[in-house]
Amino acid sequence: MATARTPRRAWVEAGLQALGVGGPDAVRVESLARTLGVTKGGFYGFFADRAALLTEVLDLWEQRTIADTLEQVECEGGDAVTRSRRAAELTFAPELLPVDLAVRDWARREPAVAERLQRVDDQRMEYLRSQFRERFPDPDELEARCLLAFSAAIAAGLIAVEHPRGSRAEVLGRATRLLFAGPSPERELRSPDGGRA
Amino acid sequence: MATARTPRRAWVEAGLQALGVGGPDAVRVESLARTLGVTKGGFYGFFADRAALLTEVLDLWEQRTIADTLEQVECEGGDAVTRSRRAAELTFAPELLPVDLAVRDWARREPAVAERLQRVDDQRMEYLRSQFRERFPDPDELEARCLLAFSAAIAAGLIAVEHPRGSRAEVLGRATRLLFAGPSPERELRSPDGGRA
DNA sequence: CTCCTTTTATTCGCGACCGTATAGAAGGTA
DNA sequence: TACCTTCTATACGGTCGCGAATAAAAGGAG
Repeated sequence: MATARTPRRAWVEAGLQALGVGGPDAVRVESLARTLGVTKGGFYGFFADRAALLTEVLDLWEQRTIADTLEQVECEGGDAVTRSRRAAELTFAPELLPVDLAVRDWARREPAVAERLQRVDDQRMEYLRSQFRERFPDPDELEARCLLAFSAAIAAGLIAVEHPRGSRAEVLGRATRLLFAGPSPERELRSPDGGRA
Repeated sequence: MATARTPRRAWVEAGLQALGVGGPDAVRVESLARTLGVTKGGFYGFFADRAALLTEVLDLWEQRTIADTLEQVECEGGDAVTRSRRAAELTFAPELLPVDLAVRDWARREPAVAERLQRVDDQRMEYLRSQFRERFPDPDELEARCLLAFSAAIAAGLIAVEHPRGSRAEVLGRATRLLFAGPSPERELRSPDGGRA
């Protein structure tokens, strides 16, 4: 049996990459083949068609963004704040954030994608709620604060504004303190990536 | 001189519409022609190429989302809170919000679009700051609150979560009260150390 | 009505991409 | 070595969109 020179996994990985860079329209079979240094010959041995690849790309994203992240976080341990902070770091890592945004835009036109995104977002929000339920016992207030935090994490990569004082990371730090300030001072929800000017 | 049956403006309007529905990739000359009920014959009399159309579509969006909105708001008058509310209503109206999100996604890959977006966002944020500068004199706190509000407005259309209690609108209402607690501030959002410097 | 400009329909060549088919090369296994 | 499975290159027909060229049609100006 000959070893897989360009295994199924390689196509899915490349697809995920392309999705983050250029959105679903950039996930082209021939384009991925060029990236992988081969022609599309072998692709149709693994996948029925391009749609099947996109489905598996979303599968990989869903697994990586939820299961892998939570497993990693639980494995590392720490208190509630540390864990939620680490979870945010992982799910919005520079390599995964573009994919997240692409999926989010994609979900606006594809109901099947929207359904997946809702599954993912529901789990993320529930994790966030669970972290701050003790600190904010009123469920309405908890929900509002968590939604604001989630919104800020997502919109951070989408908003392009100059801040009169300090960097984006500093403003986000103050915003997080505003949202989750409690008896014990805490750190930022989202790691300063410094990606935006 | 014959009257324009499918005037230049019609192409740009249709392009803006298509941009909101399907992103920049959906702004196709032949597709717009079908929408307008004509063939693409006349298009190249108005525009050098598809890129020229996209530029003008962005021009229209920029003008409509900033100049037209602010003019309308100032015309209607009202106090600061009323005006900022109205401004948000107008800029994120159901017809303009999809365009906004599409532009935001587009800006991630096209530097020229990113530059425009920054111009627009800067003006929106500055308007928001101006509305709440009196209420929150500390510029750092003001910036954090405005960024959170802006993020929530944008991310609202991108986040797909089930809220355990109440609708999205209700949660957003509570979030807004949390951020800009006004006349009925029984649970005002506090800075970590009260007044803070 | 006749001229003249604008808009329109039609057609063409070009390139990108999809999905299929087929033959050949690579690399283990007997 | 011969064999066989897996991957690969190549070619094909099909669709879609761009951008250019051409000629017909529409409607105001003289």
